[in-house]
Amino acid sequence: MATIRELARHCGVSVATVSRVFNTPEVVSQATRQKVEAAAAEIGYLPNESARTLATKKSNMIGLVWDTDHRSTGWRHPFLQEILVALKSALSAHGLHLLLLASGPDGPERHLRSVRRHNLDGVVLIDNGSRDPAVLGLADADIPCVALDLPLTGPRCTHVTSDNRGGAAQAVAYLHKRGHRRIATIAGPARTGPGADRLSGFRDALAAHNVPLPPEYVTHGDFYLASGRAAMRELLLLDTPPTAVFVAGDEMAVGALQAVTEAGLRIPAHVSIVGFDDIELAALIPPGLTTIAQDRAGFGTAAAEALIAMIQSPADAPAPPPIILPTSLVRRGTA
Amino acid sequence: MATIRELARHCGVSVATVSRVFNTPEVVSQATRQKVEAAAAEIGYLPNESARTLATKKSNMIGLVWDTDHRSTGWRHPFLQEILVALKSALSAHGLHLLLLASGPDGPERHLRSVRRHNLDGVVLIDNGSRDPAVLGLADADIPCVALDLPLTGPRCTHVTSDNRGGAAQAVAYLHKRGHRRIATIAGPARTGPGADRLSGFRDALAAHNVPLPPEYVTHGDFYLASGRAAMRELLLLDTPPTAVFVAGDEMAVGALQAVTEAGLRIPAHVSIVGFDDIELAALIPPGLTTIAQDRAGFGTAAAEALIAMIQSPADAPAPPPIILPTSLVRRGTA
DNA sequence: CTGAAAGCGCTTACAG
DNA sequence: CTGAAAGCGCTTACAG
Repeated sequence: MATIRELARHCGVSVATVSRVFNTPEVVSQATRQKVEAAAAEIGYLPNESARTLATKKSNMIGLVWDTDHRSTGWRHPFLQEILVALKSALSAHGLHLLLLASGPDGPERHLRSVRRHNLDGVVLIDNGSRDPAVLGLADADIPCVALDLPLTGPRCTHVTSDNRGGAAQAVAYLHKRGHRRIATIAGPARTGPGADRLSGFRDALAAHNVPLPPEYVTHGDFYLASGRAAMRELLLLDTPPTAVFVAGDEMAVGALQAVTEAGLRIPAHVSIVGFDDIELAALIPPGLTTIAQDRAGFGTAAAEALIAMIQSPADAPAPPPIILPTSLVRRGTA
Repeated sequence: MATIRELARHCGVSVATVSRVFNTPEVVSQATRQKVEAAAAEIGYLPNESARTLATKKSNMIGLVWDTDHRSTGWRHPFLQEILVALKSALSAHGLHLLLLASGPDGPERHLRSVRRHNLDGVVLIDNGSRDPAVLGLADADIPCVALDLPLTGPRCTHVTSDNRGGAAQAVAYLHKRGHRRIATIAGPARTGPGADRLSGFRDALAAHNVPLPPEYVTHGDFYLASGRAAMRELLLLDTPPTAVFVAGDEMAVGALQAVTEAGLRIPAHVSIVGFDDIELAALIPPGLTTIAQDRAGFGTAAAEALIAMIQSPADAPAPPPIILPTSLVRRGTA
């Protein structure tokens, strides 16, 4: 591995000059710039990032905090892969790499420690549905940070999420228009932003349409399939079962669908279902799940943009406002 | 951020001693070790990773080469998320982080350059189905490298893949036992390891069972749903259509299933289907897809182990042999 | 068991 | 526009 010193000697300039052609090429004369660039290509010089980071305190790396243990935390993000893809390409455009933080020893400082040790330029948090103090602590720190589906804000922290309330309202409006007046819901965990917001959006929309909501029409699941199935079973057992159900997540909606079928009922003849997320399965499972689609790639690109904006702003500039992505209703067979 | 110098002064020892308590605690006396550790905790000292990497040439980071642009390359790995999870936790146990390599300027040296610049300790390659020279070049380099579902080997390079031939044989054996003698296949792209191996395993197993394989019983898809549907349509149009089809990927199998239904035929009454992968959808799509399951988490843990073994071995030690993960047949409704 | 010193490969005021 | 020099925060022979 050639070093900057060797390259400098190779073309008879100082290391400072070589450094400049890579960092501030505009300040060096065209002639020497070309000379250095040619020599660099010839001997295969590559700047050492550790040395650069040490000198500049900027690593060009963004930390990704994503708790992999979704079995214990009870929620796996439905679009992780797509978010990763979008995030990665948006960050690439600015020369930023993504570092998956290995969970070291526990403690509320856990993630912040990684940030400091690696001089990370920023971090993105993906909600895992738990109230992890190590995650919450990042929001108060001085490092640019954007949370996904977690309503965090802080001096240099913002978040991006779908318009969960609006999406729920879209579902209600649609069902109402189709004539439904007995509309129940299977909500997500109240401790998650999406869970809470979809439920309150649902409530408000019903009220706006003057549709009453009996307490027993509000059931809860954990975003996983089995919980949707169980909740739907309960709903079907009511004295006055609903004619339509807004399910706050597609996986639960598929479970709900199974419960309906198992009860010998038909969809949408006996009960209509509208889900949320538009996961891949939604289009494939018969008769096709009508659902509220989220802007999956939008999560990644919006997060990257917010992050980059903060990184390029002075440390005392206010954080960008939360980004709320629009949702859209996708009509299929269940409603 | 406290530095090692401040910490040293704080407890009246040299920086060398402080360094030792963090790197080779066994060589420092118990008394000074405790003194240093206490002081470190008190002032919140964290070693700077860039400085360590600069000094040691080891970054404790593993690069992940994963081409996100699967639209252009024609294959997205069915288990990426699970592989990531398993990889991340296995690496965490050894204090290794995972760096998603941002694709910089093109060229066959692309990835190798990132490896050098960041002093990566190793890299894992996830096949994207393309014959990218930048990927292939890594195998010949001197850096520990393990490829997933890509039959790469090299001085310090090995790979992990499922027993694709064996899995195909399991499918054939099962169908044969159920009485099928007209067995067709929808193969994956021949340029991918899994595509090629599942097809040759299928061929060999049929031969071993003395079941003839008419050329028109071999169709090809690209692992995506639509191609499976198209291929199945062709098969159903044959003069002597197969009674069973081995589909080399579950997504294609779902497409095949749709084609059968659209043709007004029933599964498995008219045609049986066995897929490969056991994706989540397999269990959910009626009547349940019978398929060959892969050891998803095994990919990640095996890759991590192989990598760590190489990292801990001298550079001239031979690379570990390829790791072939066993598959298993999951019976559901389609066969 | 511990310290002084050189070195890892860069960047960046400061002069010129 | 360019160079000499200090500094970024560690590690690791080498002495003692």
